[in-house]
Amino acid sequence: MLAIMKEIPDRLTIGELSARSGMAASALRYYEELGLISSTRTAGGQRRYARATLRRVAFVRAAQQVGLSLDEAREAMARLPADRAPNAREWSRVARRWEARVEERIAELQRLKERLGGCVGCGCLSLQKCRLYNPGDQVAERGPGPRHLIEDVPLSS
Amino acid sequence: MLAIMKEIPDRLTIGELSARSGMAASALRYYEELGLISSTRTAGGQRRYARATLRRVAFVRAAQQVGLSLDEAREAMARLPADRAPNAREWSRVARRWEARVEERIAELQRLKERLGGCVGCGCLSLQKCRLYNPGDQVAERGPGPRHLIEDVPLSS
DNA sequence: CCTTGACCTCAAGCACACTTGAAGTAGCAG
DNA sequence: CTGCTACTTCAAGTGTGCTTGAGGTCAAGG
Repeated sequence: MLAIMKEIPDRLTIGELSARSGMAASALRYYEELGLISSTRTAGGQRRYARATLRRVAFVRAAQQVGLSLDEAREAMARLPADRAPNAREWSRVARRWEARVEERIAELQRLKERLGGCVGCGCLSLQKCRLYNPGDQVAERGPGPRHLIEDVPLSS
Repeated sequence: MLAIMKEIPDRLTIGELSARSGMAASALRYYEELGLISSTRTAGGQRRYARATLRRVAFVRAAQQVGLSLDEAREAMARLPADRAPNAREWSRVARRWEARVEERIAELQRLKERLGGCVGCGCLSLQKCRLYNPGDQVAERGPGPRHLIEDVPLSS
């Protein structure tokens, strides 16, 4: 189990990287074109990726989940070594920026969740009167309904 | 303050809706084309929106944040009345589906956050040995670094 | 009434993130 | 050495979510 693992080769073909990362080969070529990942070439011109590339691809996927563009992901990764795993110092520099972003996004969603569930959750079914979600009572609309759950964010800045 | 509020008219022009929703007028026309919102027309053919449309636009924005496409947003809103605020029953039906989605997304991000902060946060700087993030010790790569923070999700399904 | 700014339609364009297709080459198993 | 699959490049196409521009009309203040 230790000796004969001809899987996990040192340099991955694009097909192997694709299989292991879950990204289409075309997407990986695209990423390389954008400078998100890099490869060496064989004598015949085929790409070979360092295994660390797997981590970079995963990083990109994660970045996209947080709402970063590929360009922003590239910027973030510029601080990480391309060909080896990052050390603690390198990693924490990058991770800290990320955490802020992730937390921001989590907070955003939690606010949304509150607005969604609030009135229904608070059990007040005569929704017009709910001070919690009708602050200042400045709702001028007829008809029942949890007006302030989703509505009219001023955006006055 | 109650009498002379000629703001908050009953039917909004596209410009007013744009200003109050923060969406460009072109985007609102696009939404209307897709059936996300609707309008009546003046004799001259200009759009006039019910104020409830403001809520629908906000709903769309929120939906996008959660990762829904405009098409999915339209589907979700199909269960809400187009021209008035939803009542509690109508609202809770829709909100419940949403909450699941939002929570799912929050959970996703929190998992990501843990993977990001984990090793750095746990204070273990000789990262090779960290059992927490190096489970089973099956890492075959040279060099230091928090390998399992971001790497090689098998995706074997 | 007249001007002016907000509105109208329709077609085209754009940015992002890829995918697809054509035509050809590399590399490995037998 | 053959044959087959995985690879190569380059150009063009796709889907989503809009924006822009041309050419024209509406509606409200002066």
